[in-house]
Amino acid sequence: MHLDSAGKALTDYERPSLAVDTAVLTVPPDSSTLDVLVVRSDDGTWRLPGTFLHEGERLADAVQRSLRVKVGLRGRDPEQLRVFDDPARDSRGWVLSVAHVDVVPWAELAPVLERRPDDVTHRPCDEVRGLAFDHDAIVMLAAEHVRAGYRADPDPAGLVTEPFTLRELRLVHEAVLGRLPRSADTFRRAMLPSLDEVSGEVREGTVGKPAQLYRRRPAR
Amino acid sequence: MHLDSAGKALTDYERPSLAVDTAVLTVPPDSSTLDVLVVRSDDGTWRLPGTFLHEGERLADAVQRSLRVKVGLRGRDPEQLRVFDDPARDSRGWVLSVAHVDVVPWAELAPVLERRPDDVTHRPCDEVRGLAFDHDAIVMLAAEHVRAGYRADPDPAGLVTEPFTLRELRLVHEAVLGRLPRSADTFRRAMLPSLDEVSGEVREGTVGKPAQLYRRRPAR
DNA sequence: GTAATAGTGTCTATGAGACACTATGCG
DNA sequence: CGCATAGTGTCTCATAGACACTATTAC
Repeated sequence: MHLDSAGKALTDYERPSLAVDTAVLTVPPDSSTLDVLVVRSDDGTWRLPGTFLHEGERLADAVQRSLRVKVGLRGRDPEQLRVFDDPARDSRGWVLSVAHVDVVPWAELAPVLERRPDDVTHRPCDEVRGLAFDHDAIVMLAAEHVRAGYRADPDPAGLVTEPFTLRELRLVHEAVLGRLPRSADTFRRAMLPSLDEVSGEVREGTVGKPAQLYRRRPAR
Repeated sequence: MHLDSAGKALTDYERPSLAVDTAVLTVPPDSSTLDVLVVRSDDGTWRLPGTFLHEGERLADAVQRSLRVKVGLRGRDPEQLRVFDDPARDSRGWVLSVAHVDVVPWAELAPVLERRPDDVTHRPCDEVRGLAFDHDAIVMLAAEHVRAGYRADPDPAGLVTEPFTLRELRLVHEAVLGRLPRSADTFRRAMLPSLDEVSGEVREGTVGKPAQLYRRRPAR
């Protein structure tokens, strides 16, 4: 067993519990908002899905496990935000939490919400208040993280199902960023360089001229 | 004592040890490089200064303590980078590390290096290899984090002592970012909007026309 | 036809970046 | 004086953003 400079082993020191909590973000149809998934906890308060890290487990795996067990959802690409370390943040004891964000298309989230309407729901990120622990702060961090991504790239999180029209992409941008100031043609020209045209053009059956379909340009 | 849905208390679960490791970055005089502080560990290998989180302690405080004890340095403004969570990253046991970065002006670092030349030194970020654990990766993350800051702002970390001339600021930028492509006058015009002129102009005793002195513009 | 959306041509304002020139110190 | 650095005037080019117009569908 390894001993440190004070002659103590690792396990001689008090260790914290380590949790992961995840803000699962999505854009519901016709909502024009960026929403976050919340679950009802045992004591009735609302919170983000989370769990304690198990021995030998990776953080990303703990996130996936918490989403599977608590929500019945498969996460897309959970990303770390930061560690919340206030020693008093959890009244049950010394618990640190690694906050994560994961963006999931509505189509993957809808079945989950239908299955457990009483203890799993979603609320606009900008309106959530009173979540358990410091989860309000995690939601704000998560929303800003995702918004920064959408300011830089067409659809970094894959919210829009390919292939998509520029209108569909723009509506998602408006929902994520909250009313885009740019007009439709400016938006088009800003996005085009990072999109690939799909030869079979149409999105038929809609009002107006059929729109060209695009995919995200893979490399750069 | 609080019991969870499985009827277990917090302390019934295995907990990891939680460490903090900090990449202290600086720009040595006349070096034109962004350097990182490394310390020699008990087994002779080089590593970043770090420590285990003590009970009830904040991460930022643990960082400050590690810098004080291991280096004899007072940190400036340690920032979290991310958690390194490979279960096998530390052969001594299950240890997660919250990587931090802190930028310290050379003037504050020099006395420390003189005092312990054998077990504390500094190396260019882009040349470090073979540090203990995953510390090479932390250094890369830290350098990129600081560089992003200097691409956006004149001197976010306060590396240059106020008041300073535009030349002094530009030399620091070149060191941090590694040879700036922009010419001196383009650099001037990019920086001026976020600087405040100091009425007493000079930087005398130097070659050439005396330069105007500036400070960072406080708010925005 | 009209309504509604898709897409393009073009103008303008802004800013980055470079060059050339002037200004002012030291030795 | 010459050299080195500080600072400015101005030109060019690329880009964002808006407007006006054309194109193509549903009804």
